[in-house]
Amino acid sequence: MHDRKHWILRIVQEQPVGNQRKLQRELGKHGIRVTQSTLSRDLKELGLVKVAGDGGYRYVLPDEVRGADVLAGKRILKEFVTEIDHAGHLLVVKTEPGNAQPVARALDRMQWPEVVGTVAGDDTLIVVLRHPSQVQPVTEKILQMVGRKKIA
Amino acid sequence: MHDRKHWILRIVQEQPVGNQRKLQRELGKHGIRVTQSTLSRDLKELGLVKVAGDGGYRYVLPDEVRGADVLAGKRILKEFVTEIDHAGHLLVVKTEPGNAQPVARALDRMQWPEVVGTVAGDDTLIVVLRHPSQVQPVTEKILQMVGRKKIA
DNA sequence: CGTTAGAATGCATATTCATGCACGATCGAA
DNA sequence: TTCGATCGTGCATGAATATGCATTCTAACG
Repeated sequence: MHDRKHWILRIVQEQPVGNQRKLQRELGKHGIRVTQSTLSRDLKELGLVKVAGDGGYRYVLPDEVRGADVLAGKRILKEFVTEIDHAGHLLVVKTEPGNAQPVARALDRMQWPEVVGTVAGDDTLIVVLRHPSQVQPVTEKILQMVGRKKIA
Repeated sequence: MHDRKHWILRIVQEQPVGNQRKLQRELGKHGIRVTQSTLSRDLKELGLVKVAGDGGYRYVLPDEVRGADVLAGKRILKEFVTEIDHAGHLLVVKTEPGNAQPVARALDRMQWPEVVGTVAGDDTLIVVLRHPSQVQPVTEKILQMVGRKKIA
């Protein structure tokens, strides 16, 4: 039984597993036969969670959860960003009231190299860039994701 | 609709929500009526995941750890700071998710002369220094307190 | 051995979740 | 304004997941 959990962790890390049935099949390839019921309990015990990403879902370890969905991030930007401005090497992004936080998280998750970090208030967030010269490209990149509605 | 997502994030952080039906009811208390279908989609977009804990399940932000205890300043830094970077005369300090606020307070209390002020978001805070030249020494000072764990 | 308490698992099913489809609202372009 | 494209949503329903209960396995003990 320890074996099984061991395999579960391994399989889940090696390939995207979107549901328990698939996990069940994969385990089968290793000669391990179990029912979905047991897997449900195993996953619960292992603390694995199903996260959205790439359109579909996938089970991951809590640690991996971070980078798991750039796509959802894009949607969030599209959803909440209303305006972009800048000053020096800072980008000032305005959002729908109360949503600066999610947008900041979304940007963080993208892990862009030019971005040093973000700080979010209620409807405004500041994106700190490494150099003023990156203001244009990054703004561009964000606008792209937002859908080029030319905002600001 | 933006309102709804805003509330979802808030509700989910304030109390344990184990399933979408409950979330639906909670939203109802705020005058927001939606179907489970929509919530399923919202949760997907917001990147919330259902994790096991306390016997039951609960929706959480992927990186929720939130443990804002009252620790001594130095201890707080040691506890929550994960990374330090800079740009211009700004220091960008990354912390464990949700703990930028306490860290910022801790730094404020230290009343360092080089520090003009701080602004904290969720997991990032910006420390405004008087001069770019103070970036090195201050970073150094913080690293010292944090325990010199390589960090960024 | 036989007995037994507890853990692990399956089975059947209730519960919860995701999504194809359709329709009304919204936004832009002509 | 009118048309077309897109978006947001509910509805209905199939897919996926969780769980109560019964059964089987395991290990410890007399």
